[in-house]
Amino acid sequence: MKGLENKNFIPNLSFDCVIFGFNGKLLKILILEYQNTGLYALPGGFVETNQSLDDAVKQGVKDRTGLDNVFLDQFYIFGEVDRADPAYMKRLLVANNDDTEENSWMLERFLTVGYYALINYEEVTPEPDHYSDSIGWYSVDELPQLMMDHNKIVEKALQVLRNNLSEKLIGMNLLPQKFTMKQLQMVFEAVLDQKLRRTTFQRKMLSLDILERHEKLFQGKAHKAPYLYSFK
Amino acid sequence: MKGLENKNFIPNLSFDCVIFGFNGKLLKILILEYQNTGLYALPGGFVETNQSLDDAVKQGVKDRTGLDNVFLDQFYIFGEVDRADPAYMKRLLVANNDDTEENSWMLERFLTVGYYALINYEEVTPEPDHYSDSIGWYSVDELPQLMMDHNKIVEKALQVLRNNLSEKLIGMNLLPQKFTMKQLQMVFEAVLDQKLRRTTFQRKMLSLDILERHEKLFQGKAHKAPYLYSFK
DNA sequence: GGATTATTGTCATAAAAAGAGACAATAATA
DNA sequence: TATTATTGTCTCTTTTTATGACAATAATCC
Repeated sequence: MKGLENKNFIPNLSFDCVIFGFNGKLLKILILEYQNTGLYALPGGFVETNQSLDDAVKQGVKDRTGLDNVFLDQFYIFGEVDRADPAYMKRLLVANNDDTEENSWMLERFLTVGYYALINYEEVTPEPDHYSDSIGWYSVDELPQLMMDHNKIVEKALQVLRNNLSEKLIGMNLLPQKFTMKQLQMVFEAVLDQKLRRTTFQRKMLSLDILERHEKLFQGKAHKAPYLYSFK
Repeated sequence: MKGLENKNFIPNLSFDCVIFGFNGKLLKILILEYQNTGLYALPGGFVETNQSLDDAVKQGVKDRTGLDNVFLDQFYIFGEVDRADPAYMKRLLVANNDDTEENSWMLERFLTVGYYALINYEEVTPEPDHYSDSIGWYSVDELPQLMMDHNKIVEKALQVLRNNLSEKLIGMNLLPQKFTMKQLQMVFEAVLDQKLRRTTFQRKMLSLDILERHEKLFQGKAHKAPYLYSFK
């Protein structure tokens, strides 16, 4: 595969990245579609022998999606023996005319490290790399069938996101710099997949002392204008 | 090294296990001392090519400590390029007269998956394997200097334990089947490294509806006898 | 055996947080 | 200027947590 030549990779180890974005209403995930295969997958890659895992993921995400400087965190390593059927990789190689001896290492068993990313939906335009037909946002509850165990990986990422994430992290990374209280609430509702009470939520957020209040936002709608906030 | 011959391992990948126990007062960790080296380390090992990661760790923990059937959970993969100086491994091989060509794969870079275990201090007697002089419990705040980045690994395990662990998990695995409310509180205080209020703690635990009350425990001391509890 | 002692289980009250609704302020529209 | 829906804040209620009090009690000490 183009881009993979002349590189030494740690064998049997890959990473896959669940990139979350928020479109204002729904929690979304970035999915790649591979050329001539109809296969959908999470953006992932391999680790060079002289590269730290975190750096490999950062670089890989940039190469495959065009996104730079995203917040990344690992959440699990998937180590089942048969978690990823090599037949999938075979199809990818064949579709790219890369089904050569020198690429046969890709057909072995792989353990994969799961990372998730939180990005601001509005500020970026993902660009597919040359292996992929397209890259697109999919709602977490309307994902296509993904190859290998990628659906499972997404499930686990969601679990972690719901359990372990602080208020600040979610908001900081999924929203623009300045946002309204309503937007903040909607991010939480999308992540937690449950409705929250407006007044309670607002009181809670303000009491946490992590927000800074700015000018009002005039939306051109027939209502009272909300304040804009940012994280301190 | 004995036990490692004739096995195919996933290259460049290891695991290390932080095994927590509770002696009634302090949170402890199991540490191995390698023969003729003075090196202290976490019990760890490698993953066979046809073995799931979880199984490898389960088996490895059993082989190296004699402990079977322990609660295990992965918490992080450490992927820095220079996290583990191969000089340590060299010393271990030399000390065991295993410094051969066929073992040279152990001198490469390794990424390591961190697992933690919670075990009942009283019910087990760890036994060191043949590479190790001894295996012993060390208080988390009185650890010796460990080889490679193992002190860091312990730190991270503690963080995770403090943040992500449910009431039930801590108690179930670090205490005997039946225990008093006081014991339960002391486990929590040891893990969280902070004092808790007795009445609040008791009310909270009882309200969670995860405890079953049994007969009283007569300790032969001049006080009211506490009830014994177990997890439902 | 009766007084003593320290610990345990539970209750009482106070303080803090969350739930649920009311309402006035207000930006644009008609 | 009246209308409309949203926002920020306030009130009252309910629930949860904090803090202290207290009686019950198992063993010890005279």
